Amino acid sequence: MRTSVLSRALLGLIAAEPMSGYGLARLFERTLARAWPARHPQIYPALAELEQQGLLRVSETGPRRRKTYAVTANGVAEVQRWLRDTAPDRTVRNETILRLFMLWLLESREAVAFFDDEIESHRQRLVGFEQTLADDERQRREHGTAQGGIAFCASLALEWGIRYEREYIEWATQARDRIADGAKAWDNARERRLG
Amino acid sequence: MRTSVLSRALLGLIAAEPMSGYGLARLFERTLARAWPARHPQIYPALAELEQQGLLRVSETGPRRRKTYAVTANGVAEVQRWLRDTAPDRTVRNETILRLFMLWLLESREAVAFFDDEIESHRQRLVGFEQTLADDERQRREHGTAQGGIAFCASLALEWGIRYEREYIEWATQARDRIADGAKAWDNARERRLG
DNA sequence: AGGCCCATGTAATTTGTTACATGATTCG
DNA sequence: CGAATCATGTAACAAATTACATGGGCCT
Repeated sequence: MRTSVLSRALLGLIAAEPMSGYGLARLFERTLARAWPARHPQIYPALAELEQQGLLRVSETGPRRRKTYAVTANGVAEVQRWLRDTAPDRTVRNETILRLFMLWLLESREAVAFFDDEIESHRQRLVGFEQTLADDERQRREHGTAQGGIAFCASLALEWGIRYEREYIEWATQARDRIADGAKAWDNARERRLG
Repeated sequence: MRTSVLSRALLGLIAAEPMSGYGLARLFERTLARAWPARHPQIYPALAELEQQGLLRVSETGPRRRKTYAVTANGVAEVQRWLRDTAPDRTVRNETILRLFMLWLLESREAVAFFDDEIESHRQRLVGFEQTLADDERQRREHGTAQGGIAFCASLALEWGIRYEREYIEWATQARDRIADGAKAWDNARERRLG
């Protein structure tokens, strides 16, 4: 029996709104991938198993043999149990920070370029997040909806994304400038080490 | 042939200082695990393969059949190529943020508890990072060493860790308070959805 | 002598990715 | 009618974790 993070997440997402595997795959690709990447070859088998376990059921079959899943009472109870009784794994894998430990192997100008790329890439991500926030706020104003539970949670996540990107850009900019300013010392240390 | 992130990282770390598999495993466990977790069953086979590829060589065999590895010229070139010619995968897996999307399934007091746990856990991590920073600074003052390339890179990573934890705690505290303040609205929205 | 940490490995399993495969429906 | 997108699946592979297994050397 699979009890993976992905399975619990699928359950929780479907609890908010019945959805097909394809819909979930799209949701992951568009908005959830930054927190937990998942693609269809992982999603479809997981859904099949959850159905077998009685945590999901097919609530509707649409046009292109589409299967819409809905949670069962057991399914809801299971996500709640997961959230309440298990602690999240707080390790975060960050390849960029890992690479940082090897950056001294490059020349100072290459190290500066490394940070320039980071800054540019994260700036773009930040712009996207801010756009999403603006869209959400506009929609809330137009429809005048008080923030329901799910939308509120999603907006907290978005807020974290924005804070994260801003902080990251600030840190990377300072790092870049420090390397650029101390380019000579950097290259000397490198020479000494690499010969 | 393996060309994984881990393999390149091992190469880069050994380039800084010849090390045994056990030493690397310890280094990952103690300091690198927050950016890229890796344990000995992954490390030992990777080292064996890197040696076979001529990117590492056994530079010394110590007491308990310990093998110390050193990089070869090809090994150094390979890490440099990796750093220069490939872009880092910038996806970060964060189970806590994923769970956030399901948090509306819990009662407001449970959601508050969720954030309390986060705050406590990250506060402890922050204390650890700040301690490390203080130790590093003390050592630098005592030994008067100008920051060499590797130490400088490590300090940038530590700085990021500290910024990250501070920002995270601030965000989580605000989120916690907002949920606590709007507990009634939260529980109402939840009732409506779950029935 | 016994316990602890150093040190290296393999096996089994789970998780995640890439590639392959196929068919239905909509839209222009 | 052809292209794009919707929609679901499997196979093969790579990466990562957990458990199993073993032995050496150090310290008391």
